[in-house]
Amino acid sequence: MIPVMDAPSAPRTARDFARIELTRAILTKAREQLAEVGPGELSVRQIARDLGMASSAVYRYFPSRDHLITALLIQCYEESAGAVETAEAGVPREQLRKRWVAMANGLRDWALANQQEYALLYGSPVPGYAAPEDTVLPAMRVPQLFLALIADAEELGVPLGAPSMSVPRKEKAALAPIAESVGRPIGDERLVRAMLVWPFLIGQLTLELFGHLHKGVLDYDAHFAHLLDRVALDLGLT
Amino acid sequence: MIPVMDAPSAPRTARDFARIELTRAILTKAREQLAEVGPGELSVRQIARDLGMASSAVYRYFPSRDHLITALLIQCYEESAGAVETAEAGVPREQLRKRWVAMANGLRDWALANQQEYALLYGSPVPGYAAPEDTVLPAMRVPQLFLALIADAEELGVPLGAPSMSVPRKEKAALAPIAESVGRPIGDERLVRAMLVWPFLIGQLTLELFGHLHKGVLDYDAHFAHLLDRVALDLGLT
DNA sequence: TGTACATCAGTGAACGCGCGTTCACTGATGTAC
DNA sequence: TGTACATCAGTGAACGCGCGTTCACTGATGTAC
Repeated sequence: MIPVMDAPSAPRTARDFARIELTRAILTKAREQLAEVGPGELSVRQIARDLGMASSAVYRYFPSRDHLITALLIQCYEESAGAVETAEAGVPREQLRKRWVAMANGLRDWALANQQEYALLYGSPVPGYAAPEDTVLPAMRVPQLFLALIADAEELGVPLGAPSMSVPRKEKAALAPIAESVGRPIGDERLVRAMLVWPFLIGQLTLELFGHLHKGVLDYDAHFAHLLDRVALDLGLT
Repeated sequence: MIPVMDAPSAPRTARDFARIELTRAILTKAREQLAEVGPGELSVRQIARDLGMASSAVYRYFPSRDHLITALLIQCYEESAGAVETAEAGVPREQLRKRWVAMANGLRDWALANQQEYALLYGSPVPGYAAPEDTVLPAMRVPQLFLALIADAEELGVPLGAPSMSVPRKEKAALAPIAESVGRPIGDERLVRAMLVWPFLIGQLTLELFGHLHKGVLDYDAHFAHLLDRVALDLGLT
């Protein structure tokens, strides 16, 4: 399905090798372009121009612009998840608060360093583009990492900090796929708390990156750091 | 600065009248187009075509496409704020929880009914467009309404539900402009809580509207309703 | 190892479409005397 | 009230640019005998 993966897994001939190299080169140039122009303005012709090849040649590697965008989407989802993983790798599993702060900052740092890529993932849908199923799994990786952190808190027996209330049947049913995706038992209340954290993170990054805190918040770093402390408190992470 | 307001406040001649009418007609058609194509695809030529006039004629009313987008931005900010106000108008001021739920649902309902407009306001920035200062005040209206609600809770002496922690000096300083914008005294802790609510709301709507809850959450309405209850609890709204 | 054929990469022109903005011009509306 | 002039709305052509995708073709690489 994904063009990148059409190539044989191991290059046997010079052609196979060149194909893999050029596919990578096209994707790389596409990423470079993304840093300047935004997902909707991605241009197959411009990429070809930058690589010094005919625009039609690109179609030997990606059957359409949409396939290119799909490849970029997947790459960015993976990359951001990698950034979060790297960030948490430096912290022992049981130091929940530190891990949370590291992970959230990992995501934010990646977003700040890759603003158009963030917009591609979490901003407005690209006009005329419908994401295929291939992107679903990669898209889940980052939220799954945060879910895992919260599930770890449950395993370690850490109580939630925020006030509790019962979770209605309807809501339990609505969250069934997510509850299952965690892969281990997690309490309803804690799961719902996790479902508050994810929109908070995306909302905060969206507001910051898209300029909505402009002239309202004077120190983005300090503010983000303090909000993380608050959320940690609510989640009972210490 | 805003073209719409260049017209004399009261139409004195047939020309003035026609100018006001056509300016409105252009904006209306732009809004209609926005429902179909997304902010980046807004086309001056298409608007002119729809109105049966030469594309160059539009420039008598809006000096550039950017001015048109600015007018749309302002209109949408005002409209969404109006939706929130209308929603809370039906609830007595002291019924804080009900007001909160009504306001949040008011915003969500507007967003669901005006998805491209939501993307214009809170999605990726429009490529090549830089929002002028004119948009800053209208952009503050919706968050200000939620701030006012939370300030009301303080006035009514309602305690916060979530666990408390001290607000560092740095963070106080960072939030100074917002604290001042409330127009009445508000405690630091409560202000910070408010600063958690806004990203949560935008994040939740962004995730829902841009398809990130697809196949994860099965009942968007029930889920949103429950999250609102949680946030109300944290804010101490009853 | 050498030849004949098949496969594939890459080219360059073309199709058919879009866009924002400018400009010289016409004809209608408004204004001052 | 009527005329002369100024103002402005709207036109249609043009400028200069962009895009995704297709297609017939060439020449190089790979494969089977």
